[in-house]
Amino acid sequence: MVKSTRHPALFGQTGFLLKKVSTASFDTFSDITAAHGLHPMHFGMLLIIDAEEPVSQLELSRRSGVDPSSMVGRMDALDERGLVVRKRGERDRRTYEIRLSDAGRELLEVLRREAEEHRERFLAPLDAAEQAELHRLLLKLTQSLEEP
Amino acid sequence: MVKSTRHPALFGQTGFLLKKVSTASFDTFSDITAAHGLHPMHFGMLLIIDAEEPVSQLELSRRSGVDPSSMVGRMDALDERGLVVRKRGERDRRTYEIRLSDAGRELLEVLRREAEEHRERFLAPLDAAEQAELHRLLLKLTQSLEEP
DNA sequence: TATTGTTATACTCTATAACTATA
DNA sequence: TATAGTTATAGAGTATAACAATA
Repeated sequence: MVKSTRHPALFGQTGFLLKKVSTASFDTFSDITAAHGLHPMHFGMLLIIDAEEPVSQLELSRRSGVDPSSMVGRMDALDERGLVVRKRGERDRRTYEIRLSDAGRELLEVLRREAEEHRERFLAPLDAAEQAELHRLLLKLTQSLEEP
Repeated sequence: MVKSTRHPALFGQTGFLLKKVSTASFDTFSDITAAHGLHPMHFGMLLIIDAEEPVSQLELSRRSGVDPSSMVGRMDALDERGLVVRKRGERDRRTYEIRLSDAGRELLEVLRREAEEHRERFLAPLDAAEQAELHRLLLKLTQSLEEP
């Protein structure tokens, strides 16, 4: 990929800036998760499982925005690595009850720390107040997207 | 794609918010350019050509971040639609001198207006000061990414 | 019949490498 | 030899549709 680009003609377009900044953040964070053999979305899955366990695969798919058919492979990776425990639902044997394993909980803490370090590094050009304001504005937009 | 997701566990991660907002903005803007039979990046290409014509294909590739091999197809689309004029460079016949055609200039004005409308709609949850601040913060990050 | 999870597959996007024509 | 542009192709990512097991 062409990493360095110069396109001042696009700097007036908020949408282009959004995409450029988002892609750069995603790509550098990918390197971090790849060092653990994982995809950035695995970090999101671990966060959601931690917050809501036990959770079914379909529920996790809905919460993370990952398509159910794609969720299978992602979850398999977590399972094979021993980061989650999959147990068939007792009341409904079609579903899984997914929980973090001890190893999953440990890796999640490592990833949380590395994600925070990545955030600090990536947002370093902004001072603390600006970083907080950026987060607040993005959260406001995200929440308005979530509204029905 | 799963359009609606609920993942409060991810709301603390600036990177996830960035990606979510960026993707939503890109997808909705794609609908606008698709109505003209174009890709969002075509709008970026037209903006850069307008600002810097005549420009070579490789120069445009560097400025827009589109890979040279991918640039071919994108440029072909603009050419077939009669939106640009491609002329072989006089001093170096390997290169093209790419300029906007009159039709290209007209469509660019339409797209500028539609992009501005899209921006206003998308950022509507923020007040004017917040919209300006978001742009400023993203620009600051972008410019720091561009630095060597 | 409907739903959870799975598989197979197709489609998009993009990058890599090999090629041509010019320099 | 090197560079601008082109083509063919391979890889990653993701969605669609059909299926098995269970409800």
